[in-house]
Amino acid sequence: MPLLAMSTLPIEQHLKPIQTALSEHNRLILVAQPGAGKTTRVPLTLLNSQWAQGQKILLLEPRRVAARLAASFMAAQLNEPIGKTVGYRMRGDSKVSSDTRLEVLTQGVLTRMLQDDPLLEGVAGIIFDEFHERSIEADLGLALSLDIQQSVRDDLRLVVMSATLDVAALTNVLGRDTCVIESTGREFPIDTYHRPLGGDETLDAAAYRVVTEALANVDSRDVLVILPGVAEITRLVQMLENSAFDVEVRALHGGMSIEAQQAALRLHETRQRVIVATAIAESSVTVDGVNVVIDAGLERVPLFQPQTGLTRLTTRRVNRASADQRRGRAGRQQPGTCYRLWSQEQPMVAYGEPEIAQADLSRLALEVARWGARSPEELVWMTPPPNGAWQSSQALLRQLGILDTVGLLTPLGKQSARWPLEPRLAVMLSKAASLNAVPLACALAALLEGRERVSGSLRDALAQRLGQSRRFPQWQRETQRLMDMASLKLPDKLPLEPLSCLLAIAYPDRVGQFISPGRFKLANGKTATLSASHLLANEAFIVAVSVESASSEAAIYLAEPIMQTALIDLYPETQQWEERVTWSDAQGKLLGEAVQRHGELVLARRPLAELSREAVQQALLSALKQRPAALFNGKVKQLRGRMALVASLYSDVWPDWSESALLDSLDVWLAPYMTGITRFSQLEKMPFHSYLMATLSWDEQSHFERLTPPSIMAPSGNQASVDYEPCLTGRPPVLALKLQEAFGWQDTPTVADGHMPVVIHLLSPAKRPLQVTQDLRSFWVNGYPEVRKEMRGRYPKHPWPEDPMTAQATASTKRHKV
DNA sequence: CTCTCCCT
Repeated sequence: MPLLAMSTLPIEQHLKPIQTALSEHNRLILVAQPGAGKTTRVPLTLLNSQWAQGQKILLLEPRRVAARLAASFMAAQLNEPIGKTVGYRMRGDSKVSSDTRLEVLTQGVLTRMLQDDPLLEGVAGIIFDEFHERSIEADLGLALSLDIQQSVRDDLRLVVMSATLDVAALTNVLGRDTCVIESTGREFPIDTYHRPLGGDETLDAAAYRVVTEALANVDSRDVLVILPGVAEITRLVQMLENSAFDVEVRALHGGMSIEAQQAALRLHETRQRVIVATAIAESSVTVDGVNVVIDAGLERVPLFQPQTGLTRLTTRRVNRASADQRRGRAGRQQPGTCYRLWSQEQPMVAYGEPEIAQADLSRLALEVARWGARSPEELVWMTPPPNGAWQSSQALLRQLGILDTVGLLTPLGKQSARWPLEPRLAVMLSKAASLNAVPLACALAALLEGRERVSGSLRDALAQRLGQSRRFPQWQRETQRLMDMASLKLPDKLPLEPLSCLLAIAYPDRVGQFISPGRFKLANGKTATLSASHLLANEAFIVAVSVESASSEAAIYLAEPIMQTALIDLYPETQQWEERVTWSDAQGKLLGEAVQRHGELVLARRPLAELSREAVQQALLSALKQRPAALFNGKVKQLRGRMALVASLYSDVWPDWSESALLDSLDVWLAPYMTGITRFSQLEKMPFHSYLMATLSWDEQSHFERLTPPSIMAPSGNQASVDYEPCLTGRPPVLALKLQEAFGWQDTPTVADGHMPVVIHLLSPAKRPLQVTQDLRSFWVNGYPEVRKEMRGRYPKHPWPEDPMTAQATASTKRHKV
């Protein structure tokens, strides 16, 4: 990288304002484009501030390479070796001394420093560089830093630096009076051309077409092609190598070893390079010599699915900030060209979703609990963790034994938090000691956490590494680091035996039980498949380690077989034989069995000869809850309607007889009558309404009967029953009777001590409804003459008197009277 | 049959 003279850096003019701002405020947002010099100039300037005297400043970088580079550049500025005034600190590597006042950290180190010393003593300020990348770790670091600044360290300076940033959103979090300083960038001009895919053109073909166009341009130096994934990269590399172009074709993606990546980045002495890369080239590595970028405009990202706890890869369009960042790669050293494989009209969102909005949050949930917060609301977030993913992560942590029911860390959780691993693997290491398998657990964690792709058998992959560790330097370094933390040395020979047990500790929710060849039911209830020819396709139990959620069923990429007995030993809760009595519709009776359960899986079962009274009762009650229609029969509906009416008129002491309340209290009001009941057919014939009445005292019962009489005597002398079911929906009760029976009633009859007139359904002799009224007097006067005229002809044998209010009521025809 | 990055 050509070093620009200090005075020419665009950031230079802002240094004084930055210093002034931070002498008065404790929060600052600095927006500066790449090449502005902010990463190296700002920290060194702040080091001389009054407020920083005798204290440290921390500079956060998203990547190790960036952290080392920034530290060495600044140390060189001071003519000092790294580790004197300027040092760095990252996983497994640090160069700091007692003289160090500026520490360049990778983000995870800050989290750990904060957790270990929540006062952050001796630190005057924290600078978050490249904050626009919005990693979970950076978001968490900022949330925790804001928390201590607000509670105990109002002297702590926080600076958020970024190339492109949603300033409005960040200002919302940091507060209105946060200083915002913007600096322009320093970039060579870049010509942008849009080259969308043709009608039925594939991405491969379009990429090849545009590479051809770029290579034909005499101004082109090395060409960087950015594609969404390894598959696309492999295909394009193949096409270019088979072509007539005299170019050096190189693939570049994160699945490659560091050594292979460095080889791909090396300039070629004579040949023009075409580097075909994933989004790794967007920000993680700098590709020198490039002045042409061809951007497919796509990215492949993992989306966490809270319902299944699995992550799914999806390909989608990049946002404008990413696209501009990619284009910028063409203009770092000279004027350049960018070809975009989409049309200029295609809409783009300004910013991408931050990682916290779409990733697995289990490590975040662990850190928040370790901080002592029981919910994310106790902290301030730029983007709060989404509720679904949060709940799902908390459920996993509880299942792993890390989190207690209140939401704080258990002793196992505290122990596990110290391992720099995802929670599953951290718990595995914490528990490995009891299996006498810490070295194996370290080797396994290094393998699973690492970025080397393991395919085929996990056991073979591990055996291979243990046998020839020198061939796998990254894995070996990681394993050794974990072993150092455990104060152990990796032995020469290591038995692989408790391998599947270790996996079952880390992935309890992904234990799978055989359904049919290649298909397994997972403990989380989801069905997952192995390819049918897979070696493990016929195992009774497996632990699925790597699972990708697909649209229908999940796909298992990596699994190990496990013995059923091992599962029962591992999960203490399964050792309880759980009595389970279920109602079988097919057999028409209760079936009893004792089961050993793990999640949704039944590991073992045996039939129960005798069913306990309690179990039978519970089974019947739960069967009743499944079929509530059997409970809420006509009589119960009437009773509930009467109670609904009474409760609406007299709010005082009447009980809640809603369906949900009654179902929830079956144990109280129904169970006492169930002695000797063993079948559903007996249960559904029980007089539920009597039991409900019996829950009322004698006084209440007689009051209730008086307020809501089941029937009212009509003038004819007949008892007409009152239908209280409408009261369940807030309507008045209904009294249905033949019109002739109502003769002599001057006014509408009432219930509830005269407070509630009933709705009268007056019926024809054929019991067809003639009139519905709640005002009988008005009907006799206004409606009846018309009805009489019409009905007299049709029912001549029935009486149709002219004055119904005084006429003799009757239930029968004229003949009897005559 | 799969993105990327990071951790006393």
